[in-house]
Amino acid sequence: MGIFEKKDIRKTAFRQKVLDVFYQNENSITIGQIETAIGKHDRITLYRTIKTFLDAGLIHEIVMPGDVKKLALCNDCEHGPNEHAAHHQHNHIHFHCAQCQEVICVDNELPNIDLEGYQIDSIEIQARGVCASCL
Amino acid sequence: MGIFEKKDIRKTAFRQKVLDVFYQNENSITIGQIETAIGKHDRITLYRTIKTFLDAGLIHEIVMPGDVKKLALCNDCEHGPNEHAAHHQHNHIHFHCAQCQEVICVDNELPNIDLEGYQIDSIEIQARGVCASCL
DNA sequence: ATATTTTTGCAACATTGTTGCATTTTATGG
DNA sequence: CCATAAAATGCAACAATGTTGCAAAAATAT
Repeated sequence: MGIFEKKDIRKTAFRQKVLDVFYQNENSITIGQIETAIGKHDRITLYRTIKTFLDAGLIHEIVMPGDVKKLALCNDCEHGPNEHAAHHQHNHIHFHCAQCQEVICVDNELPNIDLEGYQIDSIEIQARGVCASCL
Repeated sequence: MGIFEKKDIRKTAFRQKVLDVFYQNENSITIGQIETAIGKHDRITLYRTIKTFLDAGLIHEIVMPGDVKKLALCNDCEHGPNEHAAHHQHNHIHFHCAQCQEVICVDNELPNIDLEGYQIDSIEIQARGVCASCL
């Protein structure tokens, strides 16, 4: 059973191409990287494809401090099929390496955070530093 | 001694107006809110003013999941004058209230996070839920 | 194979942000 | 206070990123 069937997304040549770019990159990628990789395809279609993937929970969006925006495959994310990407729960920390500039999803137990008087539904953590490969 | 002198930023009518918008809003605001508040001023100047404020450490930028981008005054941030906004250290958590949609800087001790093999220089935490006022 | 639904591509547009340059404003120093 | 230097402003033009409506094409279902 392929990823398309599992997530109820139609399998098209274009979408397979986009998905391949994700598989070919270990860490998260930018929309620009996808555009370069798939060649002279229509930008609109790509944006819609990404939205479809996001809605299906196939990928997730990472917004790092400094307006670094990336996309990454969801491997271990807890999500239902209709959950909006913005409220998507991750069991990992998004790590931005200052050296190789990669944004990496590091599997890690999220710390328990309690804010007096606040009801916390989800938490996102972004870290910056030097990644394991660059150290 | 005013905030301009302290941060070595020139005091102009325009900048005072922009700063007032920050003071008039308890929590973080969007560039759009500032544009509306200050009236028909030049957008370019506003962008440059914001950049100046960011560089001076007067305000900081908050990027929340779902492309919510906000600006907030820095009250308790640890930063030097030349430190870039992206690497700005906060002692608070950015909290997005799902009800009032405000993005609030909640003063809180940041949890100690240790990632095996990674060198962590800074951490940003975003939480989502219901804020104290809305509960 | 045909009908239905979804995806794609095009054109046009909207938003957000940037750069260069001339002008104005603010601060500085006699 | 006036001249000068430095910085901020406003304009025009541009660039990047993302969206909408609609017709054509492709994929799925009958």
